[in-house]
Amino acid sequence: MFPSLTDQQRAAVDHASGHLLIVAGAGTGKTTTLASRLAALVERGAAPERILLLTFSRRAASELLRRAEALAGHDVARRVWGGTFHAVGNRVLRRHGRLLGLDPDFTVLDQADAADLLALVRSELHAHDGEQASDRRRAKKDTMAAILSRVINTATPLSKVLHHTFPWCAEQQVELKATFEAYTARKRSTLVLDYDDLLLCWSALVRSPVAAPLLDQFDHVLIDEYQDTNALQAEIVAAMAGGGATITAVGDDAQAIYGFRNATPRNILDFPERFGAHIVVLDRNHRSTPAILATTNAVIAEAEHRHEKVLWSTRGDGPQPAMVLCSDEGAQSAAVCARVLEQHERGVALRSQAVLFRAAHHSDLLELELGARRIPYVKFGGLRFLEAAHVKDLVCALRLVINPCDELAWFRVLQLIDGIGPATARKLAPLNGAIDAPGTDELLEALEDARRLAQHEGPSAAIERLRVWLEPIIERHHANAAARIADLDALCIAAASAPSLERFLTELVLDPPSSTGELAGPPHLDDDWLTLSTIHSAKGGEWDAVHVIHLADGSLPSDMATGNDEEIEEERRLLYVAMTRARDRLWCYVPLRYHVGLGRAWWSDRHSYAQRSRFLTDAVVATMDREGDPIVIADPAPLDTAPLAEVDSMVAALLD
DNA sequence: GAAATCATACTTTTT
DNA sequence: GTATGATTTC
Repeated sequence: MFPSLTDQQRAAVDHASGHLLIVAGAGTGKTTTLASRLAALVERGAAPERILLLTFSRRAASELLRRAEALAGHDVARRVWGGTFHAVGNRVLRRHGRLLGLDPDFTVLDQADAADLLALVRSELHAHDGEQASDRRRAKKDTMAAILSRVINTATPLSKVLHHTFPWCAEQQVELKATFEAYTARKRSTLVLDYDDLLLCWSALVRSPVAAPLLDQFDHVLIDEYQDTNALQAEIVAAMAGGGATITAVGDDAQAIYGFRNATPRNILDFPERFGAHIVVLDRNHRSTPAILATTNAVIAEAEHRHEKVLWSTRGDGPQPAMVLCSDEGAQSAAVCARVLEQHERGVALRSQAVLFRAAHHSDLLELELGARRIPYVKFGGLRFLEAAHVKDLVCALRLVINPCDELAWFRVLQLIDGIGPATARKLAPLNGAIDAPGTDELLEALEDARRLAQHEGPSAAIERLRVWLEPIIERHHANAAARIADLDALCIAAASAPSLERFLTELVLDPPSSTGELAGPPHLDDDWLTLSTIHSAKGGEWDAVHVIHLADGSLPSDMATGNDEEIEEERRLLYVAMTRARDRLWCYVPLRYHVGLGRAWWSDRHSYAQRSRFLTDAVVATMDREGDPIVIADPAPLDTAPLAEVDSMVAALLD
């Protein structure tokens, strides 16, 4: 079995007793190894339904299971438990939450919902005080959510988190504590869980004495991307290990890029000692050419703290990566298109190429250019769909169909009605639908119909009914109503294949559509399209040709993430992850001038001069070719005439 | 007193 | 294009 494995990989696959840590550098065949190990475990007698596979995204889980299926057969892959920590937590809690006193029909809040609920309970606390001190000095709701999430995911007391990470909020500690307590109580009374609750309750469950039989549920736990797990997740893993499960963790500290989500590399560094685990290191890179590896090794060599690990290519020679200087962002877009098409003509399909960038909006201009040249593409990353106001409105209405106690959903939906604002909505929301206020009849009727339709005709029919209610409201509220209503139709279509409304909603929150248009289903599988992706969403992917754009200070590293050395190091690893996606060709684009500013008025012709990304040091650039525009743009020369004065004198002349 | 409307500011990455 | 704050309207 598994004839194609290397000795390193085979050691990881065959490891038989005790916990195992696989330190797998980029492109070293991690997925192959993990899938083979899964198949080998089954072959050696493990029951598939007693294997748990924890991955970082749904996509990673299904890819892994697909590979395992090829080795071990369909029946095995179908029975294995797989998904993200949050998705598995959800599943475990629906099934066994009663042991904790948790009603299994809870609703899951996303991050924005959690922030909204925090804002709501805080405003209530102040209404009681009668104290209307300005909100100006208070933490924003998103900040509150971030603080609480950090407290929970790192298991660190509030005072420490404030002092360390949010010092400007430290003086609000008392108020924050009260808000967080009220928030927790409100979540319980309205039957909702936020993302962190899924982990927290799962962790409580596996550690609780009442759940002893549950601990026996898994014999093997396989965890991918272990460098991106947090302290709370490590606690869950430890509890399962204590219950008798054997843990296999796979990861690479050089690719840790989720510190902002409270992941900590300590998990992977401490794993061997904490679990008494055997370690296997994979450092043979089967993905990239030696020339590309020389560049990526040079990038990561400059990282401050890291585990020395130099990757060796097993492949033959290839062309050097290139740094492409572009006079501005428009030139960058043109340069990308030109190289994409050139590769295409040489037989590299669009699907074998990707454009990667730090922030979702970095591809805006490029997308225009691709559209103009009729190059099809699919974009991954950026979460706009579920965040759009009209989509949230519909989703909240759907939540009410399932959980009439969901106060936050009432609060939001009621405000859509003419004449109802925050104050009235707050009064009505806790009544769970026993509402008798002017204008609410149509809403209640729609909800009642939807509830019946959901039971008898399925989720699509229920969504359709609420869409009918929502449509005139959207038309009144927004200028571009047609496009927004089309989004609701997409939801409707996507729900058609869902087994129930509950499942549809939960999966929407736990696994939101990752590409634009994913909801409508994969358009035409045989069509060829270019991949555009944020670097975060590109994790685990690989392409023959990779184009990394916006390699300028301020974009990568993002100037939102240069507050301390740790953040900057994470940005460096982000570049490393992006570059190591490439198999044969790698281009790094550096726009020297770009438009800055906010709002549309600025967008027209303000610009500023960019510095090449600080991570493209001389040592790195020495491993690369140079392409593109060699011109170094100096500061703009002052004009010798003053056009503005000419305009003024022209106007003055007309006024005579 | 509450809702609607207008004005202004900011926009990282994601379960 | 959204989120928040100030102002006007009901």
